[in-house]
Amino acid sequence: MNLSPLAQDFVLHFGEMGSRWGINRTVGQIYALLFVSQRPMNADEIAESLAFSRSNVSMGLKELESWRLTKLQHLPNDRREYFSAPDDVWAIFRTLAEERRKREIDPTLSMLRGAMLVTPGTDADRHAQARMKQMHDLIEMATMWFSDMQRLEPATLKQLMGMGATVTKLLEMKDKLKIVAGGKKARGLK
Amino acid sequence: MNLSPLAQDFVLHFGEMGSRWGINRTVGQIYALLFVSQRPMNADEIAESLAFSRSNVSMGLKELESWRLTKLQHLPNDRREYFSAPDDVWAIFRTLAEERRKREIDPTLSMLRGAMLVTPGTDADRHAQARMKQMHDLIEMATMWFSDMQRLEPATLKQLMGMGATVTKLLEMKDKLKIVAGGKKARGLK
DNA sequence: CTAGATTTTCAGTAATTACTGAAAATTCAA
DNA sequence: TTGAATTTTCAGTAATTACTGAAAATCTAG
Repeated sequence: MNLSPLAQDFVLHFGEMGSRWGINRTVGQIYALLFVSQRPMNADEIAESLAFSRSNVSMGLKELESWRLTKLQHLPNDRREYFSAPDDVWAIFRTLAEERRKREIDPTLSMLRGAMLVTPGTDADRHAQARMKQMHDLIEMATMWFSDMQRLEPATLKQLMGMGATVTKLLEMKDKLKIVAGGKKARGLK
Repeated sequence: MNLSPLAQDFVLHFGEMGSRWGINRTVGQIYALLFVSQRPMNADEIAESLAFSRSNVSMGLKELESWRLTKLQHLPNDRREYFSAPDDVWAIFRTLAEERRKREIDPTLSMLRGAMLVTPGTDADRHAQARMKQMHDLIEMATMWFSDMQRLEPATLKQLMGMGATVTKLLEMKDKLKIVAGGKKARGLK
């Protein structure tokens, strides 16, 4: 590795993290390298920097492309392909979330929906089905809400996140306004 | 496997999912089984149901305990340990998130903070450091916000999530109120 | 076209991770 | 205490996943 200690720490750390998240170490390291790199890199440069074989880098880049996490470009008078990570970290995060949803959440939801359609033959199955429904509802709610959030303007999203728990103040405010606006009808409701 | 087709699908699916998330297949299956089970199970029953060796189940349960995902209890006149998954799916999700934070997010943030303290020697390092800062800020914001959300009452959280993107309506409302309340000072601001 | 440059594929091997059975350790009723 | 019941550990092995080099495929300037 001909990397500075700074870059090297980062790359190694993300290799480890990757492997804890079901992404292999090599792929994690390649992406970390692209992420901190000032300029796009070609496969040979990556292989050289990380001391991987050329073919390993090729497979890693293919994997990253399948996650839509890399940008591919060509430099003038150079036939080789150059790879980079998007500039916007939020965009990277969003892509990752979308892709994981497509690969893992959606199939899980569809399995669970399938299970809802079975007529349970036993008490145990009735219970199992009820549990699966709980899980289904949680996952569905979380992902719907997540995709709602993603559709917001980045600025709005940041504002919202910056508020943290104080959003509840807004909720309370809203409820008060409703009660006031509701007049007679609203009175008497607990 | 002496499981009903319903339970079996679920168990196998979560085995696969587990392995995509860095949790081994066995552990995923054990947890799925406990999750749908009507009653707590002892290690032998689990081993029998999933056709794993007793020792494999022991290791899997140990792993799940380290994630704080199981409840352990004893039945009257039975020395064996009985395991179950918590009833509340939200609680399970929360525990999982907390534990992942502790194991993966916190160490990552601390690595990134360390990197911020290095005085960059080269232009490349200056750039790398700037990138790491972007990543640090994103992760920090997301996790702080996430832990804020977790501190809310479950009911409030559900209300908030149920609103989805319409929370922005609240934000707009808030801004309008501010402008009105702000009077002269507020006027003229874009 | 063609030949050099570049990328991809893939069979073989290396490395890692998962799993087992047997033995050790622990627990607890008597 | 003791010993039967139960759980845990761990060395050995099996299964899976990762990585490589060589060869095939693809691409493009001339």
